[in-house]
Amino acid sequence: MARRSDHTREELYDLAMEAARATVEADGYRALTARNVAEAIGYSPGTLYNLFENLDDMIVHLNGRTLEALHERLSAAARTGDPAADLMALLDGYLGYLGDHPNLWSLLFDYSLPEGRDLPDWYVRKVGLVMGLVEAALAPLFGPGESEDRGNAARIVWAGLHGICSLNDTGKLRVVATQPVRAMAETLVTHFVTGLGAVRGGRRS
Amino acid sequence: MARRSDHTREELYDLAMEAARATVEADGYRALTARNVAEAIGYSPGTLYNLFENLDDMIVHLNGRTLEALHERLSAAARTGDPAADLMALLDGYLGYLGDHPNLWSLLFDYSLPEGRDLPDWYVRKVGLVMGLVEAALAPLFGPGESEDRGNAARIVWAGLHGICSLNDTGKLRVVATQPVRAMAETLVTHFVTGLGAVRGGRRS
DNA sequence: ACCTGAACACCGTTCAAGT
DNA sequence: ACCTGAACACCGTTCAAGT
Repeated sequence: MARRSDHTREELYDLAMEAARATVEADGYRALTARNVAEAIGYSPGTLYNLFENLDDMIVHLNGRTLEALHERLSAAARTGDPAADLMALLDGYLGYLGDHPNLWSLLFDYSLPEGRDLPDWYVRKVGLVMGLVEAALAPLFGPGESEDRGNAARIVWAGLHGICSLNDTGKLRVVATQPVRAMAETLVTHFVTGLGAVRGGRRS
Repeated sequence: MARRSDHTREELYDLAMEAARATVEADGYRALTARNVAEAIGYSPGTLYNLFENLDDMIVHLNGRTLEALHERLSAAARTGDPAADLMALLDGYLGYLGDHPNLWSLLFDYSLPEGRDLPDWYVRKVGLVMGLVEAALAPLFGPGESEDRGNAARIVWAGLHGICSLNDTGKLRVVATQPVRAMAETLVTHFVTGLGAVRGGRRS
């Protein structure tokens, strides 16, 4: 019944996040309950409610960590200066992460906040870091004063690639026989870069 | 207590589907519970379990109906014979449906079956119907013996467009300022069609 | 100040019992 | 054959009571 100084608030937060991650990874997002996490860290469910606003908030924090892990993995992708090749390197990182952590990936992208709630600013900033890597891959195609165009192009191709992976993963793309997801992604990337080059070549001339 | 011959099995199925649809539409997918649906149709929760295997199965059936409604809406899109224009018409239908039925759309795409379970064949076939509309829009770019290439291209562009709408809707694309979703989609479509034309023009010559 | 544990209002699912 | 309603094993969340 009482105060326990076993752990600081920060330690407790880390314990909870790590327990949540392990639970999702092992048993899927349906197993992510306040009671499961509380038991795993040896505290009562109520304790989680002075670390997180509620379970949705806990999930957003966990997804924030997943986003960081994804960013770290994508940061390791090789950069050659060729936009299409660099995009494919990012895609391979993305697919690698998805293959290694399917349940975390599923929670990251399939989970959506209830109706009115928006993602917090710190979360949007983490998304921006990932998007920055895509922008860097596209950079050779844009001039120094065209950061807005570059940003939009990055969002479009990132969302497109994500759509292919997402629909494929949930089986919503598998109509009769299908190309492997990597081949579809490669087609999207090459055509997008070609189209981008055509428009931008014309604009420059 | 007893058998009630108030409704046939088919009527009961329709009642349940309609109640489920109305619940999701009004209060979001989190309100879709067996007890809510049962109460809405005036039966006990147990009755739902001889119509559906479980709640996941009920959701898949509801999503099947949503897919049909989406297909109907997209079928009404104008066809001009210009691939990019026809793709944009399909996109406008898609965005229109999303705007009118955000909660059904969210259940259709954000919901994923638990780990091992696959979508049933009849559901995959409904996905195929929608994909057929995308294939038809792309048809002018392909010869009669190239249905496999056409099918792959359709899946890629459909998934790409979906990715843009999906990430945009859940706020996972909104980094600082962003183009409206329709403009991003248009860029994807035009670049994809340009790239497709470049490759295929080369192949034909 | 922090944590507990019981409580409240819910869940999905099953199944003996009834007609 | 179908439907009920109670039961089981869970949920998220709150909060008085304890240290």
